Parts: sequence; C-alpha cells; structure tokens
Amino acid sequence: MPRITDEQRDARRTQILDAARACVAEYGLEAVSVEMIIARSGLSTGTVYRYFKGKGEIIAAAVISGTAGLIRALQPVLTQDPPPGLPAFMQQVLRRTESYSKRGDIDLRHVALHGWSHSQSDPELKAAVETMYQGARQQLAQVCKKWQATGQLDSDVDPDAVAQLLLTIALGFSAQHALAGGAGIDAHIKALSALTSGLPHPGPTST
Amino acid sequence: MPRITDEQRDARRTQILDAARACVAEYGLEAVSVEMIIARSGLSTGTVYRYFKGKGEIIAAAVISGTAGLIRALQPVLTQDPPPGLPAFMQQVLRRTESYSKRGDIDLRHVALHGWSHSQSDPELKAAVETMYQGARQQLAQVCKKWQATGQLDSDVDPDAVAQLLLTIALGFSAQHALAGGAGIDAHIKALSALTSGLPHPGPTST
Amino acid sequence: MPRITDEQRDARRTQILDAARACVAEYGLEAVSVEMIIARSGLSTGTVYRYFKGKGEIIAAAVISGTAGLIRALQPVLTQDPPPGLPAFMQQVLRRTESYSKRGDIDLRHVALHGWSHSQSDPELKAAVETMYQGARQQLAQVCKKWQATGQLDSDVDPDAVAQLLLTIALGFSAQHALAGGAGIDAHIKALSALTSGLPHPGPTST
Amino acid sequence: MPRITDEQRDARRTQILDAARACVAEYGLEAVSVEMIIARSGLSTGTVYRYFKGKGEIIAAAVISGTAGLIRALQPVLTQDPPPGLPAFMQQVLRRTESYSKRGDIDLRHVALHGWSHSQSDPELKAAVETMYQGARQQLAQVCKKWQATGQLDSDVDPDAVAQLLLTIALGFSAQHALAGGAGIDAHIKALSALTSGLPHPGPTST
DNA sequence: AATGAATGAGACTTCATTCAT
DNA sequence: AATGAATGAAGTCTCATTCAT
Repeated sequence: MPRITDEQRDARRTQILDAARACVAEYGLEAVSVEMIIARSGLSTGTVYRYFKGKGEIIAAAVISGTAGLIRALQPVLTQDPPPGLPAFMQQVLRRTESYSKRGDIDLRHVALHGWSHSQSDPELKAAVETMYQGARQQLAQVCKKWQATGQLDSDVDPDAVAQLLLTIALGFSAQHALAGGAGIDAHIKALSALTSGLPHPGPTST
Repeated sequence: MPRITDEQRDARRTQILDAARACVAEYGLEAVSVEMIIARSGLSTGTVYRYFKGKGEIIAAAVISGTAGLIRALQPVLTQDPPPGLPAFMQQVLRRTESYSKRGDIDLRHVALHGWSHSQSDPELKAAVETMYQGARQQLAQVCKKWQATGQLDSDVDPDAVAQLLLTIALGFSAQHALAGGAGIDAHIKALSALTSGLPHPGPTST
Repeated sequence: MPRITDEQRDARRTQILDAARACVAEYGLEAVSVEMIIARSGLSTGTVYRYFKGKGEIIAAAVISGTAGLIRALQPVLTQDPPPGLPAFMQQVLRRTESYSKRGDIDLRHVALHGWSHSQSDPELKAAVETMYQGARQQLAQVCKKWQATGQLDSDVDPDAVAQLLLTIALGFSAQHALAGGAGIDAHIKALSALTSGLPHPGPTST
Repeated sequence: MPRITDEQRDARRTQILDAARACVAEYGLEAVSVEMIIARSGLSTGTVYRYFKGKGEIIAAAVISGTAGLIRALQPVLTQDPPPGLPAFMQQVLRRTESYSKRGDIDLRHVALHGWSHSQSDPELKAAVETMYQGARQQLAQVCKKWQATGQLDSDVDPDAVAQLLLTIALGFSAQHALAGGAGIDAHIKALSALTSGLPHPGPTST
C-alpha cells in the first residue's frame, strides 16, 4: 500500500532525469556529478537514491527515456500512410527531431552524443539502445516498402538497405550539427531532392 | 639542447595517445583514468606528465590526432581528380574510414563517439574538431563542384548543401554502426545508388 | 489508557530484538543496519522507532536481554543445593549454555562475541553487562563455598578466585568455540576431571 | 625498482595498523572510520589506500598482526623445555599476554574482543584467526605431552583436551577482564593451584 | 498508532597531480 | 630526464532518523 501514487513516482523520476540531461548538456558527461543532478532536481540525496540505484542507472535511464521519447515523438511521421516522398519524409523526421530536442537552452541532439558515448561502455544500456534504433529502422523499412508499392522507389532495392541509409542520415545530422556546426535541415533536404530527382515517380502523386 | 630527439618525443606522445584510445575503447570515456593510460603506455607517471599537462590534454590530443589522422587518410579519396560518381565516392570514403579505424581489437569509429561526446564539453577541443570537420566539408564541396562541372550533379544545387549531406552520411554511418549494429557499407552504397539512379550522369559503382 | 496491552508491547520488543540478533548473527555487528532489522522483524520503520529510541538502544537491549536470558536459563544449575562436583557442575553450565544458545541456524555463543565487542564502547551497556556477569560470578562463589563446606574444595582457597576461574572457563569456551572451532564440552570436562582428580572429595561426573 | 625499501613499507603498515588498533580501542569497532585511522596514523588518505585496499583489509590486518604478535610473544613460554607445572605455566601465559597487551593507554586484550567479533563476519579473516589459534592449541598440546612424559599429568587424559581447556582459560581471562572487570592473574593461578593440588607429581621436581 | 517517504550528515574510496629522489 | 610515492579534494553512496499523512 504505497503512500505515493504511481503518477507521483513517475513525476519524481522524470524530474531527476530532466535534471540529469540538463546537467549533461551543461557540463558534459564526465564532469557531471550526482551531486549536481541532485542539486538541479531540487530533491535530497537520499530521495534520488531511492528512485535510482546509482549514477549509472540515472544516466542509463536518461538515455533510454530520451531515445524512447524521440522515437515516440516521431511515430506520427513514421507511421503515416501513405508517406510523403523521400525528401519530404526526411524533412519531417529532421524537423520533428529538432522540435522534440530543443528545450529551452538545451538541445537534446547534442546531449544525445553523450548518450551515444555512454552507451558504448554500458552493455545493458547498449542493448536497450540498439533495440530501440533497430525498431526505428524497421519502421523506416516499412516506409520504404510503401514507396516501393507505389512505385516511388525502385522495387529491386532492399528496403532494409534504404532504411539503414535513412537512419544514418537522421543520426548523422545530429552529429554534424553538434560537431561541425552549420548543418541545416533545409540544405540537407535540398541536397536530398537533387540527388533523388531522377527517382521513378518522385513525390506522392502516384495512384 | 634537448636530451631526446624530436622523433623520440613524437614516438612517446603517440605511444601515450594510442594507449589512451585503447583504454577509452575498452572502458569508456568516463571510466578511463590517467593511471590506466599510464599503465597501458608502459611509461611512468612522471614521464607521461612531462609530455602532457594533464588528463584533459591527453584526451584532447587523442581526439584531435585521431580525427586528423582519419582526414589525412582520406586525402587520396577526397582529392582525386576526377572523382568517381557519388555512390562510388562514398563507398571509398566509408571503406577508407573502416580500414583506418580497425586496429586489432578496437574500432576507432566506436571510439570516435567518445571523442564527439568529450569535445562537446571542452571548448578548445570543440573548436579544433569543428575546424577539422569544416575543412573536410569544404573538400567535399570541391568534389561536388567537380561533379557539377562534369554534369554528374545538377548545377542548380548548392554544392555546400550536398557536402553537408555527405558528411552527415559519413558521420552517421559510424554512429549507426556503433549504436544499432548491422550497418553495412555495401547496403548503404546500394541504397545510395538506387536513390541517385536518375542523376544526369551517374558514375560507375565498383563492387 | 494505552491502546495496546503490555503483552503486545513486550511481544513487539522481543520480535525486534530477535530480528536484531538474527541479523547480527548473519551479517556481523558492523554490517547490520536498522533497515535490515526492520525488514526481518516484519514491522515498519515508524513502529520500530516507537519501541526503541534508535539503533544503539536496540543493540544494547538485544545484548542485555540475551545475557540476562542466558543467566536466567542457568539459574537451576547455579542454585542447586547441594551442587555436584566441579567437573559435573561445569558440564551442566556448558551444556545449558549450549542448549540455550542454539536457535535454528544461529548460535548465540557466537553472537555473544559481537555483544562483548559492542559493550566495550557503550559505557551504559558495559556497566549493565558487568553487573550481570558479576552477579553470576557471585553465584559461582556461593557454589564454591558449598564445596568448601562439604570438603570438596580446599577451605584455604578464596572462593571468589575459583569463581573467577569458572567464569573464565564459561566465557572462554564460547570464545574458543567461535574462534578456533573444535572446542568440545566433553573434552573440556574430561580435562577438568583429570586436573581435579586429586581434590579432597571429587564429585560424581555424569556423562 | 622500488624507491622505498621493504623496511620503510613495513614501518608504514605497522604505523597504520597501530593507529587502527588505537582507534578501535578508543571508539569501538563500529564507530571507527577510516578517516579516524588516517588522522591518527599521520598519513594522508591516498597513502593509506596505497598500503591497504580498504577498511576491511586494514581491520583484518590489524587483527591478524595483533594475534600473530601475541602468539609470537608467547613462544618462549610455549616452547620452554621442560615446562613448569601447570599453574606456573598458565601464570606465565597470562602474564606474558598482559605485558604484550598493555601499550600505553590501550589494552590489546580488550581490543581483541573487537577482533573476535569482526572475524566472525569476515570468512577470510576467520580462517586466518582459526589457523593461528589452532596452531597455539597444538603447542599447548605439546606442553601437555611433556607433562605426561614427566608424570605431572595423568597419561590417560587426552593432551588435546587439556590443551583446549588451557586455550579456553587464556581466551576467557581476557574476556572476563574486559567484560566483568576484577579478573586477576594471581586469583586465577591460586584457583588453578588449588584445583590441581592433587595431581600425580605437582611441580617440575620429577626426573 | 502505524506507515514509509524523505532527509542529509558523513562514510568510504578514487584519482589527477605533484615533487623529492 | 625519469621515477613512483605521496597527496587531498571531490566523488559516490549509505543509513539512522524524522515526520506528514
């Protein structure tokens, strides 16, 4: 018979994970201390440790919930039927990612790089992240199949291969944005449009 | 009059940076301690601190030399004239990156994610990395211009925009490889070929 | 007008102290936390703190009630009149101690060492324990006097001195049992019989 | 090629262990913090952790070296040939233990109780302590055999049993001294003399 | 009376860096 | 130039206790 409701519990966890992401955004993964996260969360040490077993669990949960949140936010784009043509589709993906990621001063696309790094050395987290990205890749493959069904994409090409390329672009955009600066969604879409201009039936105008 | 020659000095630095990269690959960015790096380098504490001011400098130098090394290794690909068509070109980029990155048990493409993360929170390093990637992007833009000059790419499109997309793919491939697994160079190239099949004069794609 | 009866209160206290002794037996004095004791007692934090002021009080009460319980259990042996001869008497003491101490998986003779340790650093507890052992020593001295009265013990010897030796043996047996293993009651009694074989009127030693 | 000699290393370890024993004597096993030990040792945190892996190792080493030191100090008594009669022998044991234990303000016989307690919950330490006490018990058995050889002890009795009793007395004396107070070596020896007055050939007067 | 979530002081430990040899 | 012992600030986490419900 818990004295606090599940909603309260979830709110607390979210409060802590938001604080963690904000701290990682501000100080970087290595420099973040549990103390910082605690201070920013507004809770006490003991309370934070009641909700998470330790620093590793906090970071892992922050990465997982951030990734899951992004994928959830992309569902309307990934599942629309019929999907728009490839450039328009990727434009929606990148824009939705951007709007999901910008939160006040922090951009989760930059925080994501820290999460990518951390997940390389936490096998459990790595597996969870892998599963989530593979799920998204399968959804992208579904989109490719729809394009093939409507003749917008060559039927000979492996939809999984195109899905890989699309995921690469989604991930790579965030990376370039964080690392080289000056990466623009519009520039990417224009480039994509130019490259794919010769596709069998560009645009969603087919029957 | 220095007691040791410049070659010796450089060899020592390389020895330390290789040890650092190996440790980061094995333990992850956060878990790496100077002690570990020292142990793996085979040098003594004092000696390592004679070559680098501290941990930050070691990590930054490892990231910079790794990135610079990759870009240097890519020069033959980036500067060939005339360049092959887009899919073949990107195939060369990804393959060269792969062959540069695989070193025994470690894959620098995975280590790179740690470097990306770290550079987010070290302004000096971030600036250095930014400069290097922007340089590479400019080289990619030069390639695009050559494609435009030979009619392989629509002259209306901004070569810088296509260069952005190509860099996005190069970075995103490593990210997907590390994060989702199952990313294959061949699949990417086939997908790229399919998408660009309608380009004015698609270049030859070797297997 | 209390809401719960005295019996209920005592039952609760006993429940807590038994849990405390079990935890100390399993984890050792230092590793025991109030949380563990609470979990094993089946009560809630708040309830335990209603019955005891804090950890110190729980441990002290556990030591005191354990020691008092043992001395109480030894009363039939210590007060019998006439007492058997020395070896038989000590045999009864060690056996009664053993039967009192063995409780399922735990042996209070081993837990006792933790109590001895703890009482060294809690002056109030130390005083209480001292008083209890001195009381037992006086009872032993009474037994010695009875032996002297019946000629079973040299009248010249100080009965308090013999009582000290007997208490030393009782305590030392538990210590050796816990520390060196292989300490047997029978072996001790045979050794005692052999040493005291020349006493004026050796008492009967039952097996 | 160590920069410090083995003697320096041993001296450091002894310095730390002495500090640990002093702290345990003053504050009790549970209340001792590594910080206290460090402060009393006069070393720095890092140095102490260079010599011992953690608190557990410090305490275990303190117990082991204390026990080993006592047994070493008792060697002249345990190995003398021929040994004196039983009361005189035990007098030497208790006196030597006392003189070994009294160090300024602290009495290792009281600290020993903490060690006994701690060793109950550290299996490795428990095994080490067991081995040491069993070794001492074997030496006591040798003494008993010499007594039997010279007719000072009934040949029918098991020398190991008498050795157990003697160890019990040695341990129990320290326990009573710490727990009940007022335990005197002289009283014990007089009691032992009285009890053993009827032994076949008391005293070392036999051929 | 009972509950258990919250608190925060303080415990243990690591590790980047210095400096005497 | 090289070594590695020493340092101590700072990090992670536990746990005895309180108190609103």
